[in-house]
Amino acid sequence: MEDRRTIALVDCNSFYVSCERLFEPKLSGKAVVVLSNNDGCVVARSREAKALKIAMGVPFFQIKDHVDAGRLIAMSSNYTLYGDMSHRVMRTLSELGFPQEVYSIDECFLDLSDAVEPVATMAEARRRVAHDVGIPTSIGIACTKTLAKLASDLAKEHPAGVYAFPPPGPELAKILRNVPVIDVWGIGPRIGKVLLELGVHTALDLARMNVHTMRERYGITGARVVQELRGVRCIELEEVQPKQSITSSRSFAGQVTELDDLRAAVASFVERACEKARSGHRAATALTVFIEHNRFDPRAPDCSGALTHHLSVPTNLTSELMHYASEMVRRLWRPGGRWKKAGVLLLGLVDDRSQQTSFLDQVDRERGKALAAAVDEINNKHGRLVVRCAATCLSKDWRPLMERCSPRYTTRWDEVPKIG
DNA sequence: TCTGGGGTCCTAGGACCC
DNA sequence: TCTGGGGTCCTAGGACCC
Repeated sequence: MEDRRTIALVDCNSFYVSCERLFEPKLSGKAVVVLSNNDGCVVARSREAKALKIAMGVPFFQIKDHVDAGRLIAMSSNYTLYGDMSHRVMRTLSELGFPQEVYSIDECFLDLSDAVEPVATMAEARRRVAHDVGIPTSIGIACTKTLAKLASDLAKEHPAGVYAFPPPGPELAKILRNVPVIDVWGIGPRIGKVLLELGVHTALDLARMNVHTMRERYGITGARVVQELRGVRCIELEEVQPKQSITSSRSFAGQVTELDDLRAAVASFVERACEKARSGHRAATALTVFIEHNRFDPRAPDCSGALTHHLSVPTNLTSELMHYASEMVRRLWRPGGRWKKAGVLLLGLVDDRSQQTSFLDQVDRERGKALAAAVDEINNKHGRLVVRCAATCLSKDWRPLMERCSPRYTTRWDEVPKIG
């Protein structure tokens, strides 16, 4: 009754470090970490660095001794490079012709249900990525995404780099008995702690938990994890989902206290976020601005805050959003505040069919005015007007009209009350 | 004094992921 | 002294409507 699928998870090994190694071969075989922005904390570790017991996310100053002693090499990050390399890996994998879900910068799922020999196919995929792009990978194969993810962890210990779980049954149970529950995809530190207290120590214990209990305690997500571990597919492969939100934020090197400094920072975030939105042909229907105090300093004054502004018309124009963001910062700011981080979120993203929006905005004001005049004329003649809300009508002068139409940039006929 | 039930939408916050 | 920057999904509760 169950239709069995075969899912693979392809995971790039120590991805950022592997990227750096491509351009600095002398880093091979060495303990290497890549640091976050401002060289704040560790975001990637080579196998050798993991052997030094360097945890993910530790602040740099805590591992500085290793670096000073020559045991460890720390690199600043280069996200443009990683993005580019990721693109190449994903493209190489897509050429195999299987449905693909790019899950993160260094991972993707492949639906191998139609593959005749999944393990051999993935061995070839792995060889190809290594040869064409130069990035080492680990590939896990199983019948659900959650199991495939676990299998890819185990694949790292296999010399072949590809590891397939047996179908659900005693043999799989034996393997899951050796996997700590905290290593299961979807079980974070919070839920993991509670599970341990309940005596649920391994992935097998979790798979044997009562689904209804999990549903009650941890909601639908908890129940899904249990089912997936049993081999019941609950999480589907999702091919290219358009983004639903875009964030741009940074921690400040020092503390920011002045309104103008805060404003300048937020302005740059708005600019970046808008660029991202435009390049993905997305437009926001809401804008959130947040500022945060130093959460690591218990004595720091709590001056964190966030405001959300809803837009009547979706936009990805820097100038427009900057206007709102600036006002929001002014409202969030208060004297005596010491801020450590700030950012903006573009929310409620919709498809931006008006790729010429910014063009129109800059050079087509005149045409907008002419259109508005034409509308006036028709209004005067007919009393009310039927307007085609096409993307070409998006000049600022048409905004009041657009507000009465569909909230999205859809092309449709709509009734609009008399303007002016 | 009695005081429905079902639906939607929105928001804030929590938990998780890489 | 120094502690990242993105994302997603789910839930609960309030407002509002009929």
